[in-house]
Amino acid sequence: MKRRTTSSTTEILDLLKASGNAMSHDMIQSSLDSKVDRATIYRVLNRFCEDGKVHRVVGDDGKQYFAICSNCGAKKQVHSHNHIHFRCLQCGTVECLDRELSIPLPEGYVAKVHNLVISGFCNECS
Amino acid sequence: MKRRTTSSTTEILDLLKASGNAMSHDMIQSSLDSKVDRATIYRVLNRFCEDGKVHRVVGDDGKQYFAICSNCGAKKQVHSHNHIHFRCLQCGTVECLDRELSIPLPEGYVAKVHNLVISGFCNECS
DNA sequence: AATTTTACTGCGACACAGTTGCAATATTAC
DNA sequence: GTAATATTGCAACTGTGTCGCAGTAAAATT
Ligand SMILES: [Mn+2]
Ligand SMILES: [Mn+2]
Ligand SMILES: [Zn+2]
Ligand SMILES: [Zn+2]
Repeated sequence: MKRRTTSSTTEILDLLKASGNAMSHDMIQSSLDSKVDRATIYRVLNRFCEDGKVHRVVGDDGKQYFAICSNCGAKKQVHSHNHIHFRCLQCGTVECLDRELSIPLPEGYVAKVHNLVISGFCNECS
Repeated sequence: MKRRTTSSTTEILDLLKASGNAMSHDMIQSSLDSKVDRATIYRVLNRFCEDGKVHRVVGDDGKQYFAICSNCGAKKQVHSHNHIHFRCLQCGTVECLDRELSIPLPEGYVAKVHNLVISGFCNECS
């Protein structure tokens, strides 16, 4: 199933690149120039995740945030997202803190997905 | 507003103590002996969180998990939950890994809530 | 022990995030 | 240009969590 390039996919990907931060569905929808259906945005984002263009974080608000894969080793074989995210409770920004983190797990445990979010106040809002 | 002890509150608290793990609403509901209303369970859990008896983690599945505060310094003045949680993708168990974690944030950032979850396979399921 | 106070419960309705089925549309291959 | 099919829009749906309100029951007061 080969992927196709559409105005929606390019717009959303460009938006995420330009933002640099992790964006939720509603942030994306309201930032888009053209009207794109809710379901389409979700489907596009899920495809980007499958393709390793974008990674997903779930915040402590229960919402999904999507960010471009830049320092995640998207180019390398190992594509891991063991980095912390910071969500500002004031301005709502969600940033990828590209600080390497290796968390040792107990014997026999295998890590598949890292979902690391710290919420608080960013330097703009503190 | 003083709290009252009811069969629901004692049952839910005992269940969480006995389990030792973090439990989601539906895990709790299905483990309870007596039938307790959905909304009541949520309200009891939220009260426990307010009172510092229990802490909440949001998984990468977007669901809330609740665990007894034991090694969180519930007794001390500083009651922080900067510890990692592990969610097994196979058996669904969510554990508090009581490994101390101090994550240095960039200058000017203030942490309020830590929501750290690693998903994968536990020692039973790997 | 009876009465009062009010915290808690159950029920229903609701809000919200995300998913899915299906017909219509648009991209890519030929 | 035509055919094949990936993508879209729309509507309906699911699941998690919240809220208002009337009824119930815990605890304080008498
Ligand atoms: Mn990230
Ligand atoms: Mn915990
Ligand atoms: Zn901020
Ligand atoms: Zn397991």
